Amino acid sequence: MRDLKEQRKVEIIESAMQVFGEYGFHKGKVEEIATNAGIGKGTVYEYFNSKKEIFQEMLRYMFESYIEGAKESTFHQKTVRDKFVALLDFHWRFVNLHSDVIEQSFFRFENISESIRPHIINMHRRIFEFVLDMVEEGIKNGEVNPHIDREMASILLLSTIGGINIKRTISEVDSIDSRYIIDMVFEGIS
Amino acid sequence: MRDLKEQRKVEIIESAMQVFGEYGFHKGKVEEIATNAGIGKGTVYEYFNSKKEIFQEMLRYMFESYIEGAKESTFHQKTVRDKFVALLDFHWRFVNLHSDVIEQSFFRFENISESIRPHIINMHRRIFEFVLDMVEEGIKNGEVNPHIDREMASILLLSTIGGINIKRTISEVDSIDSRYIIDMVFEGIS
Amino acid sequence: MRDLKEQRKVEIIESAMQVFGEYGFHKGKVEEIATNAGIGKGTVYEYFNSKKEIFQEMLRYMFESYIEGAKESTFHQKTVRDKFVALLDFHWRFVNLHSDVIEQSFFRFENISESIRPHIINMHRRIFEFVLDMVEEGIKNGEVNPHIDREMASILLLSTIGGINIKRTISEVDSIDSRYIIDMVFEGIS
Amino acid sequence: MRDLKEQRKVEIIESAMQVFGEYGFHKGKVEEIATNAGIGKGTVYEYFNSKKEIFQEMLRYMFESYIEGAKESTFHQKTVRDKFVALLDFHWRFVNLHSDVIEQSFFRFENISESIRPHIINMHRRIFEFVLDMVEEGIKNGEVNPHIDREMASILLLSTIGGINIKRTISEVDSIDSRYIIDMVFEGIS
DNA sequence: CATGAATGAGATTTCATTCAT
DNA sequence: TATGAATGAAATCTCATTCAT
Repeated sequence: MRDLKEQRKVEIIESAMQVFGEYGFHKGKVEEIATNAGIGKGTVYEYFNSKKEIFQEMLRYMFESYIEGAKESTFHQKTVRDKFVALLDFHWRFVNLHSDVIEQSFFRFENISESIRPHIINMHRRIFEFVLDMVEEGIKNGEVNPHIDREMASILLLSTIGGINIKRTISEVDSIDSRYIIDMVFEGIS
Repeated sequence: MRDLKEQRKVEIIESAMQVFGEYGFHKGKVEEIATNAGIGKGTVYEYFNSKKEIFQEMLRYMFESYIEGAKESTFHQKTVRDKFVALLDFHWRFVNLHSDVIEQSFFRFENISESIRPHIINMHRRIFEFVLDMVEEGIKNGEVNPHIDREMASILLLSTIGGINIKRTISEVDSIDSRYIIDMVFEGIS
Repeated sequence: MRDLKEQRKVEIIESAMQVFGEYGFHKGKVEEIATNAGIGKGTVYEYFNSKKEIFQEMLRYMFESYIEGAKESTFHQKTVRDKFVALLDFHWRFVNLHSDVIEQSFFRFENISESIRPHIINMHRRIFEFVLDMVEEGIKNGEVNPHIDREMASILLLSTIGGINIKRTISEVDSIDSRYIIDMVFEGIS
Repeated sequence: MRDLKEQRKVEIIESAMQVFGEYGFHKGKVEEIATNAGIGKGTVYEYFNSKKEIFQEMLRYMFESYIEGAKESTFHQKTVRDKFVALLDFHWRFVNLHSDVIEQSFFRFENISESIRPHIINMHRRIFEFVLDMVEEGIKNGEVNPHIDREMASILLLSTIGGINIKRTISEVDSIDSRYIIDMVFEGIS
């Protein structure tokens, strides 16, 4: 029973990903989310209290699967540098898979409502900490310069991840050379 | 007369920056833009044909002033590295000044309407080319490794700029050490 | 269900007949149509896509019932002359019943929208053909002069129908002598 | 001075005929009437108190020229039958010349406002009386059957005039055989 | 006299949410 | 539990009219 409810919620969230992905939060209609999930409009409200809540939970759902995927993709790599390359590759795949929703909402703070912001910030922070951990591992490893400001370095690496979006925007490409980018960050461009 | 009309348009745009900044495109009301500009609702429509058009022109206005400010801030710097530091500083100041609007719309592609996207992409491209030019200058200078992929390097630098937002999100700070960041990019973190 | 929806549409159309009848298309408000039908404003839009569509369907509805009534009223008459008298009588009754809407829109081409015109023209044509058929029957019958131009005669008879409106305008009367008019048309006024 | 004012009013009215002709009363904009007349929007209000008044005066203006033209066209004809033929011809020309405005407003009672109705009715009545006079002349002449109800006959003849519009609607023609129609009315169709 | 910038009442339409079935 | 018909607040945009210049 509990599981049935949970299962149904996931179905709605996955439908919401498509709808919000295509139209964004404001233009994505609850009715379409329902139809798209194969249920009636009213039924959606048996599982969520409002459109905003659907959106919020959808975001949480995606973040969880992002964090999970990120951890998984880096887990098997030996060096920290390899881990970052793997992270970038994963990010690239994730972004391509969910490009629409992401473009609409995942990595930004649309003022959909003040109440959603803290959640997003919190999740961003978790990703940041994940990167920070890797940097610290690199310092212990000797892969990363120990004199460097760990937070600053993490931000630089996170930026790199964001840079992928720039790449996608500026030139329509279908793959990235993650290793090249990470190498630049490690060796410097000078 | 031409000037008066132009002046009034700017007033409305500046009011729009505040309103869209606070509420975003969808929740920002035309009536409030008007009131906020000290004029009547109908008057706004004497200068712009639609809410979308106000938004579009506001974006253009901001981008122009961004590009202009970016050029100005880098102009007097001797080395390319200094230019980038200056650019980061400028970006930081700009973002702080207009943080609201930017968060709402400046650096992202809300699906406000398909028709606005190309404009934004185009402006992003202009910024990219501005950075690319600096990278090339750095290569000629000897400041940047000539064997490096110029486009990749530019993206990395642009990413860095974007990274400032991460910094702002993760920890509430009121200044950044631009030089430190740029040094990291140039020297590498390893 | 299908029937319920259909029934509700008819209710709205009948409400629209009253509202458009009283105020015409432009001044007739959707909200009033709704209130007048005992439903909410939004509900109307569950059944029709726009005010224009309500109007269009209302016209179609009236035309159909007009044509139907016209056929019915003439059906039992033996001679063509009697048929025309019956048609005039029916027309008079119909016009009195729906005088407001008719005056507003039924027999004219207000430039409500170019898209409605062809519909109206088409329906006028159907009425014309109905009259034309009767004229031809009269020719076969010997009631109508076989040397006469059938189309012209039909137009003259149709005109007569329109003439009823003149009668209503010029002098406030509550009945017409259809037979007298038709006799005039058949025998001539000289 | 008086004349100048009068002259200017006529200019505005003629501009209004074009604008209302193209768009109808509700969609015809005062600003366009002004521009079309080569003057400023505000200036229109120096000559007319409201849009409605412009429309009203435009109607009066057209009716006057209609009545005048009708009288003129029939004046030189000897027989009453010829007079009617001439009247029909004139009507056809007038309608073709001003078809747009007429279709929009001249021969109907759009409920633009209750206050305009009586004017239109009154003008219709004048036309009716003009026809009635001709019928009486015909009776004196011996051209029209003296036993006939004069009012009824007038209405029939007026109807005929209206019938021209039917002709225009049903088949796109660019001339009418007025004599044929009038002959039908005089001789009967049986 | 002439103007046109400014105004705001008012109308259409959308869509999240409710609730009777 | 599931539904979808009904709702009405709320937002955009139009345009006749005013009035300071």
